[in-house]
Amino acid sequence: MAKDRKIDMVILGLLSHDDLTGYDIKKQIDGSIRFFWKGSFGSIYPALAELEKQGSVRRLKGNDSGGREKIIYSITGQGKEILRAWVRDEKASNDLKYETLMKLFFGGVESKETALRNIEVFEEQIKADLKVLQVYKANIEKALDEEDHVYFYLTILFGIETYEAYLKWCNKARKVLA
Amino acid sequence: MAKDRKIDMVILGLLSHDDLTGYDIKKQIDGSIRFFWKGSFGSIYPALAELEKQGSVRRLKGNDSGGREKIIYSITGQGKEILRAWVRDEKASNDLKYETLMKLFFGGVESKETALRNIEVFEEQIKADLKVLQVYKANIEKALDEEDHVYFYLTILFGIETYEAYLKWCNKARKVLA
DNA sequence: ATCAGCATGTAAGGCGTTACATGATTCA
DNA sequence: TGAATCATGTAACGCCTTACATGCTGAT
Repeated sequence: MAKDRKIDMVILGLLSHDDLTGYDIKKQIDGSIRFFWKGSFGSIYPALAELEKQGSVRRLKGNDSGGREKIIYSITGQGKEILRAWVRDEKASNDLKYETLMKLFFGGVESKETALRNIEVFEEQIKADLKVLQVYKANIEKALDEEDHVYFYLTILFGIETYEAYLKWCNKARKVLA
Repeated sequence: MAKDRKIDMVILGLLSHDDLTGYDIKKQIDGSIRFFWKGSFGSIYPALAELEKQGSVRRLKGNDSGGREKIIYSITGQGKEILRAWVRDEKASNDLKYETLMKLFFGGVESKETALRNIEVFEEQIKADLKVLQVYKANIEKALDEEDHVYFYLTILFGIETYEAYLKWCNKARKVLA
């Protein structure tokens, strides 16, 4: 019930590094953030508006180069404090919604072939994502000296570690089903 | 927009094995299902009511042994068909919401000690869950001959594989931060 | 006697998605 | 000229959580 919108923290976190537009924020979420959080325009713009009302972010004069309106947001001191307080708070909910696993868990109602196909679809997606993560990793390792990059690096490592575990599991699963 | 309530599939899936009450369903979700899906009473009871209206589940006479009302639900032929169609459908959304990772990703705004503490909290939770999974695994290996148990077994293996990867990552992360 | 667990359900309200509406710029 | 991308925002609607309301049974 208490306001607990995590998208606010994603936005504040991104703005703690750079001034950004809502559109920029969306792009970053679809990039490296997407491995542990998601967000649509329909959640980003309203959140941005409310954060501004609260005084956690402020508008910089937009409309420099061509294009349309374009509103560049910047984090305020209050916004930084809210972000820090959230990072310090040990409570964290790690919610997984694995529809693939669920389909497998209840796979008994269908055929073995269907189960194998579901594993295959999952595996293809993971392989594609793993490639992306490995590119991120190679790029970041060239700039690891910069303080903030360490944290980004750790999340990449997390993704790689878990995705490799998924692939190992896909192989095991195939053997068990055979 | 189109009705897409996955909790319906959890319920139908569980009922495809046994007749259950809403309370029983909740217990099972909090048990082995919780590693890939969650659900509260506030979502289970209304879903059950709607599934009944649609003809996917039906009420068995309740109130056998003492206790209160107690409504036992059973899956219908139509419910089984809906469940099978969903299992066959290759589309699956695997949505992760890792607040721990997000806190780490934006950890640069706080101290290294805070980041390490967040990793520690995560690790403790994973270790506890891993123990539970290993108990499940030992139990299921005694009854692997039964057809449906194979699918359950695979989800347990998935949990163990990924949780071990998380623990490996925790150790790596500590080294990187040191 | 009291507390935990069994058991069902509703109400309020937050969160988020999808689809829609609008319009400019850049590049082939 | 037309498509893709940049860019912001709203409206409808669905889904879910939390808190509340109610009441029985069995164990300590």
